[in-house]
Amino acid sequence: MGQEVRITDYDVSTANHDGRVTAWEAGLPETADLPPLSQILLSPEMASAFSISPEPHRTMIDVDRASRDTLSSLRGQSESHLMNKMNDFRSVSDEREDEMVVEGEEIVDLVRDGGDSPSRKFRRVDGGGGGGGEEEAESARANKRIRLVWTPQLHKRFVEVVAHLGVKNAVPKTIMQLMNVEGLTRENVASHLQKYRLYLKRMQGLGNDGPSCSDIPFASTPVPKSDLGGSGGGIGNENGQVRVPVPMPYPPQMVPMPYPPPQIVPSAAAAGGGAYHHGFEYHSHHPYNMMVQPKEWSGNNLGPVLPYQHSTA
DNA sequence: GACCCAATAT
DNA sequence: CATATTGGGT
Repeated sequence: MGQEVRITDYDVSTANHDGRVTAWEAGLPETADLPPLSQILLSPEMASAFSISPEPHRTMIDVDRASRDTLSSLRGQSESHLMNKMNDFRSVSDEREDEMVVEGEEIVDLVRDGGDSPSRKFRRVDGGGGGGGEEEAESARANKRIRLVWTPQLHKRFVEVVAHLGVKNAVPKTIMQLMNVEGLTRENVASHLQKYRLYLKRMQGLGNDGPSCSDIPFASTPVPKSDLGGSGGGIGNENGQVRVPVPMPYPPQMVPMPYPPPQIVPSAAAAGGGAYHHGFEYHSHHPYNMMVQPKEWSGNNLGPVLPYQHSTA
């Protein structure tokens, strides 16, 4: 896990009937020498400190299945998506439990990098019982407009990207691209950007500290407790909310970006380092993902997860 | 078509 | 309130 697999020359034909590629096992320690799969290598404290979501326990079955999947995808018309993974720097963050949650019956599952349809970010999840069904026809466009929630993490990425692009380049499209968040649309960014700009403007205009205490930064804002306990693989929680993957390669300084950011606004630019700006205030909470809510989410205050909040007041 | 902005809808 | 959508204009 957590290993980046480079696809090089290997002979798939060396795989035996068991679906195992013996060549890959050469030189590896015997299973007996390895700690049990279920053993936790990372302390909870450490994990939370680095925002690492614990992996569900894996069993040999899982390993086997993964192995099989890998093989079959290698043999199949895969090549293409594997290449994508390689070209994309985001690959490193794999192993994270990225998923996106969406409206009641729609959705999601993103990721799991292991290997399957990278194209369909959204998958239909069937509640239950019904009968039978034809879900392929709709799966194609199973994308219902989703309401994106700008979590602190997402917003942070946003701010970083905006800060790292000059004012000049900070336009929705490029921001969106640099953020590199699956499922994020230009519209999402545009909308957020609009608000962000307003916020910035409103900030500059006012000399300063109007409303007393707008920042309660995140001094002691540990990491939320995402629902790990029981999620054995379940997707959304009872609430019907979903998470979206937020591949976070690194601060947006990875791409062809000649020179550092001309900083747009003092406060915002500072964000890159660690100091925080007021502005888009967010009451830090939330793991590394963004949530989505049902569209007709009208008086539903029951969110186990509250997004962050802006506002100066 | 991408962008901006304001207004409006959800 | 936070977002999405729409419409007018560059």
